[in-house]
Amino acid sequence: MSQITIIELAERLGLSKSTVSRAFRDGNDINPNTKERILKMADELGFSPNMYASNLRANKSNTIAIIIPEFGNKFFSQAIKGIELVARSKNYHTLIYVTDHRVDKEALIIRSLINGRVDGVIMSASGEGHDHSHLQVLKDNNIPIVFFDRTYDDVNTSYVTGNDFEASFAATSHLIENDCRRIAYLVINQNVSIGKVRLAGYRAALKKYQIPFDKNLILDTVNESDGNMEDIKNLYRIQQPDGLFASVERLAISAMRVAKNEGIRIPSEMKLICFSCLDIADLLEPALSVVKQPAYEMGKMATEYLCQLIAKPIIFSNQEVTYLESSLIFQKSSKKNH
Amino acid sequence: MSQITIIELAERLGLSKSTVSRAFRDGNDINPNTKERILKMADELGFSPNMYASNLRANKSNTIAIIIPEFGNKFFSQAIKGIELVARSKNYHTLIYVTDHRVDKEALIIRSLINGRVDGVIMSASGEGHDHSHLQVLKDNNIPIVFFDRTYDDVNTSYVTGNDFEASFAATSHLIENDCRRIAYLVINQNVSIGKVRLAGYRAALKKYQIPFDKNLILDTVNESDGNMEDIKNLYRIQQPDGLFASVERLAISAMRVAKNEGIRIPSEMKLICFSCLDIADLLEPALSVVKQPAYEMGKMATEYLCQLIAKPIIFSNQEVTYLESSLIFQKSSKKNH
DNA sequence: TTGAAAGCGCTAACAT
DNA sequence: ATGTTAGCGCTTTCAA
Repeated sequence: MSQITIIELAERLGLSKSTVSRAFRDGNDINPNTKERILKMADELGFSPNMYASNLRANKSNTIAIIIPEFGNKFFSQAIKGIELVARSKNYHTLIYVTDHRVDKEALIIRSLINGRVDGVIMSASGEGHDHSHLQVLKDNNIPIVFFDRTYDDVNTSYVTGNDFEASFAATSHLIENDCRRIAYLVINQNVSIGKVRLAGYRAALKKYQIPFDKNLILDTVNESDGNMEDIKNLYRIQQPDGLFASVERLAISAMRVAKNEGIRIPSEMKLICFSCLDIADLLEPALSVVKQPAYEMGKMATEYLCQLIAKPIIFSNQEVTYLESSLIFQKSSKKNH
Repeated sequence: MSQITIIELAERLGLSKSTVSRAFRDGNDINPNTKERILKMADELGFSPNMYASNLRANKSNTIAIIIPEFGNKFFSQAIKGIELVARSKNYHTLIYVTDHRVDKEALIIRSLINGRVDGVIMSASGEGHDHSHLQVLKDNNIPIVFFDRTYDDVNTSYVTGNDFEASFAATSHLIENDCRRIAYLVINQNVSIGKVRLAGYRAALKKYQIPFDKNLILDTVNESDGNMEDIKNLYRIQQPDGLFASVERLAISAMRVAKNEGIRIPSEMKLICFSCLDIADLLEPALSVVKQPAYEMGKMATEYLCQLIAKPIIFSNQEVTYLESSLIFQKSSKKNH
């Protein structure tokens, strides 16, 4: 195939390349007939303008990046679905990157996005580390970023997240109301973002019901299922919790496996609830109680917001935070009298 | 922020822009010391070369596109994970597009990818339609494409898929060996790609066991859970199958919900097995028997292969098909004596 | 090893 | 409404 350009088109039609160029823009500075002729010819030849040349001129890419820590669960797939949908509807292309929860990968990825590759970034933080200065290059290059779900406290960017404090409070209260007194909180990183907020909600509920906080019931464990199952098993043996509140789905799944292996009956011996977007929680045994975040909405909203930031000529926006309400779905796993 | 370019770097260092440019390429036509000086300065200034200018010159994008029909299940998230991993390791960026199972969206997306936006495409077919000439533009523009899992019969491109015929055969045989005689086959589109091959495996197994094929037991249903649950309910009422073989996970989930609603006991009254990459099939009630495709491997392999095609100067490759073996995991849902 | 200069394909200001 | 022209930022011969 011969590289076909507007020049070639122009020659074939006896026009100048500027006229041909105009045919592909929106302006009304071209004769509709001419435009039609050009587009027809372009279609026949399977031509469309080279985007690198356009982007080089226009200094914009019509591309955004999604950066997420993992692909493991429905939350992220739903969120991406929302992002992709809105992005496409606004004619943006969507790059995707996975950090594997590692802040060094995150930094590398972000470094690779400047130089005009993207007009904006939507990210859910890796959740690692305390130095997040790698985000500065985005600011330096005037590339807006919007976080969703997981943010960093030390950076001052806008984000869209769930009402995690209230949801955690409600979930923990629910366990207490179902007779739990020794509720363990399972978390991947209690000092960062969601782990932290959800812990606060948990503690607030304990306080309300005048149940003393026991730090031995906080299990700050790892991301791999082998490791966290071991940790959960030990927690159970040593602390004998009567309730488990998992801040992420994976930990609840591990807990269910541990319960199965160890013959712990849920909910009679131990109740369980977790943050999760699992759509088949009702088909599990026992049916799993969940705090379900509006992942799809979250993705859509973050993208809408990002597009606004991109559109603004200068980004001097303050940190704007949007909270979307999660729904609590109580099922067998957390209810007494089962 | 001031747009910083190689020219600015060059001025600051008292060099020419060509020299600076060379510092960012691999060639050995530059003094290592000079190179180091340049890179150091670049790092301080947070500069890296504008990719649109580079790409415009080099006529390559270092970007590939993933096109998938949906985000709904673990299969695709695992596959994407594999794709992203390999792509990143080879310094490719990854665009993602969702077709919603619609061939018209697919065509639109593909149209938007020529003009150099991508160097190659990895796709799982929408599964719709009979005219797939929209793929021709990729060939015309010399953009290689590799399919995974779902392909089109009428296009002659390479793909990576599971050993679906054998796996279907084995799954169906398993049901028969567990005393099923009226096995229904649930499918979204029996005439396309995976639906077709899996049907063939099912029929072959029936034949082996001399069970007559009954077309009333083939349920070709829709993608939405409301619709297919209704269809499955009717199928059960009218045909009274004693086994269900679902060609995709979603249909098995719907079947489980129907069974729950209608009080049909699985597996005693009806057995169930399906294609699925669900990682918590063992926690369902009943534990779900699955044919598990190596989604992650499939994504990795497809990407490896695509990169080979991209590297080749001229693409005259024949259709190469790679089959990856699925694993059959038999659990409670399909076993007799439960 | 470095520099000068042409040009990748397109857009937009300006001229007609 | 159309054409002319000057770059966008970079790479890459070619010459020094």
